[in-house]
Amino acid sequence: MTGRHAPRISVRKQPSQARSARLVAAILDAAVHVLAEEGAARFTTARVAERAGVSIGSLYQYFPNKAAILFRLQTDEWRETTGMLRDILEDGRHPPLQRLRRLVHAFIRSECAEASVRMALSDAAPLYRDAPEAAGVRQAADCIIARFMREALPDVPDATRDLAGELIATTFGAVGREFSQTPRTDAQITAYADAMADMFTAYLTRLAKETEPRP
Amino acid sequence: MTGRHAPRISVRKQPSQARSARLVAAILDAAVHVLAEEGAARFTTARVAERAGVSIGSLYQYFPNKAAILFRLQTDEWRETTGMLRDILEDGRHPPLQRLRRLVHAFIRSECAEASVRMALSDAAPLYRDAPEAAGVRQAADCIIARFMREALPDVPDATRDLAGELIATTFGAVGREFSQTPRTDAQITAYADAMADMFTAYLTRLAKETEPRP
DNA sequence: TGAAAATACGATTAATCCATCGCGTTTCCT
DNA sequence: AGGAAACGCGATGGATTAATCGTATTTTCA
Repeated sequence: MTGRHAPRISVRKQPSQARSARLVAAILDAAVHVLAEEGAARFTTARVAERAGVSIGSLYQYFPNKAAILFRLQTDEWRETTGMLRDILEDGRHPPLQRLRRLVHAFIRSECAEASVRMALSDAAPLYRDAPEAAGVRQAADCIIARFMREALPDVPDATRDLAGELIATTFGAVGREFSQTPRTDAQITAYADAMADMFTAYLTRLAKETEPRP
Repeated sequence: MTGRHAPRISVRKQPSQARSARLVAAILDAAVHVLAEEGAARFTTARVAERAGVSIGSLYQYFPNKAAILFRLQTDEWRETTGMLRDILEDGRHPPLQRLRRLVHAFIRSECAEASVRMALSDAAPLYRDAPEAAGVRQAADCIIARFMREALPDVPDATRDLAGELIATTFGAVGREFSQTPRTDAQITAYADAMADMFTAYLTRLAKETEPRP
């Protein structure tokens, strides 16, 4: 799981006919279900194929190995999250801190909504995280966050602001994952997201004030 | 890895003679090295036994299964961390927020010091985290943090304070783990820890102010 | 000292799983 | 139609691994 060998995770073949596109979709769908219902340890190519109603041979025509399936799921999820990030953080109708609060709520909520899949997917992370393709996946998200930070803290020095951005981004991901590991009620989720947003707000507000004291 | 079966992880036999105590120590030591050098995926009972210079049969006399070894390592580490938590947070010579800052630095630093072991151990978490014994491990730490929060925020309502405590504790662990996944220089570690402490400080200060506005 | 208890050993078993390969079937295109 | 390409199949090979069990060795203690 250390990925000492940096497995190649490219697509083996592009589905060109309609039936093979359906087949790939069925595999991905089955993969999600197997992860959610059986966990990362019992996530096997054979089980995925069976759940998808597809032969194991067909599975390997479109995915070079097991890790590729997991990587694909993770990538799709990241794309979705990045979309949410952009939609909320770049919505000019609200002030920055209010957007950040909305984002925290939306993110925590989505994280908890499919908790079992996410947990299994992160359990399986060692299988796909060292793939060479994995490096650039978070690029887009980092970029959006950096832009947001520049808007929210225009007068703060770059170094400080970048560090704050990294801290907030990391906190998002890591805490969200951790939090969703235990089942929560809707009220708990809301309260927790509010607390997290409060923390970010207090932090960013103070950074802004320290840089630009009232004249 | 979902632990559907909640494996029993108690000790199979207590080493009573000196040689068996040495044997157990050798196994634990070897386990750390195997984790650090080979990663969680290549962490096998056979490899651990070989590295320890002990037969596989002997290993199984003192550990009922592979997970038990990992659980033991995790438990030992938690005990250590809890000690650090107590030492720093209950040191009455400094004001609360200063203690918290010191703790953040110490924790991040220790997390980065043995990054490879910690990472491998958390990769292997699915194997031991569902053990029935795992539930109470964090108990002591939670208790210390709760006491600290009462001291730092004496006038804040319980619900708010508890939530803040949980948030900070979770942020600690999750962000520390995430941060240590990529190698860092000493300067980076210090800067990051400072930023994290700043965030906590801003948050707690604001909570205190909101509750007790100047009369 | 000598027997019983504790300890140490490692070949072996049983299970699991990833991935391939050769062959049959369907679709496409002219 | 009919050949070619794409697709689909699943038995099977090859490899790994967790854990056991019968036996040999060492320690204890009466």
